[in-house]
Amino acid sequence: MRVATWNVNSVAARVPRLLPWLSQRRPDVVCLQETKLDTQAFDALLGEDLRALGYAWAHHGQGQWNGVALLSRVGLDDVEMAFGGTPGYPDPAGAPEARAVSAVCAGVRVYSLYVPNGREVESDHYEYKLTWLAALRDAVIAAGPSSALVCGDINIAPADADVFDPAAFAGHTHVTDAERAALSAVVDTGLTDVLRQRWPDERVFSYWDYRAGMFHKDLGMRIDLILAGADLVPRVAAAFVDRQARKGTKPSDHAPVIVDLDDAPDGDIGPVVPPPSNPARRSAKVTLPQG
DNA sequence: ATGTCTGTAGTATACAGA
Repeated sequence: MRVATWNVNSVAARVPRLLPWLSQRRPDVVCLQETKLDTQAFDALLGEDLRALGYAWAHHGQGQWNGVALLSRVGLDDVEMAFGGTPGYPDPAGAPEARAVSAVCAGVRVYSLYVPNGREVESDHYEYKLTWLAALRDAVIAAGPSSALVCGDINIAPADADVFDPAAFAGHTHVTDAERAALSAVVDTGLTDVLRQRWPDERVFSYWDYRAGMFHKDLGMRIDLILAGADLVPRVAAAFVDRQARKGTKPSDHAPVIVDLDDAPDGDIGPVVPPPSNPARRSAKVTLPQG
């Protein structure tokens, strides 16, 4: 099962990149962020193409800003928009913004998340970001982390290695101790940052600012994550950032993150048994030609 | 270089958000 997460920075603007990418990469489950469409507009724009590609989908839309979607062609059950306790903004007690959708796909509880940006340290929006992450942690615990796949634009670089120049980010959002602690609280429910596990010492970014040739110079950040529960980690067969999608004409400023999971060991195929040894072969002696 | 993209409003260009 191939799972991808991609902040498309407007699905309407990204259709010419999104549809070919779906056909080429053929992900089974796709988490999209910043769709910037309401529900009806998303269905009108993409419904026919998504059906043709075999996807069911759930879109938590909002129109102008935000918006998250989950596409799946391996089942889409028990869809949840937002999660219990999601704070609103600017009123924490108000309606949640469209920043979370989740569903069960092939036995995996998949979350497509767009964590609040935070804007400026100590701002109302920054406090909102921290509160939002605390609510996410509680929701992940309640749903059960072991078979969860928490995906999306997390808007936090987990470590200094996840930004091109830690000094350049000093005092800014995305790297503060409080944000990293809030993310750790989510991870510490029992999740693994799959990309960092696969590439422990590599330069791996998922976002590059549009300005100043940042992508060309590979001056980016790793803020788009796939966090896997303990049951899923042993199934990870591949994990990478699809940098090709950041190249070319009219890209998003984020690249997709892709993880391939081996099939669940559900017993349908039976246990893997080593082939019987072949005594004849094992005892065969090599006879060199004489002379 | 506060350097580029999105969206909106609304018709040319400015503003906000990222």
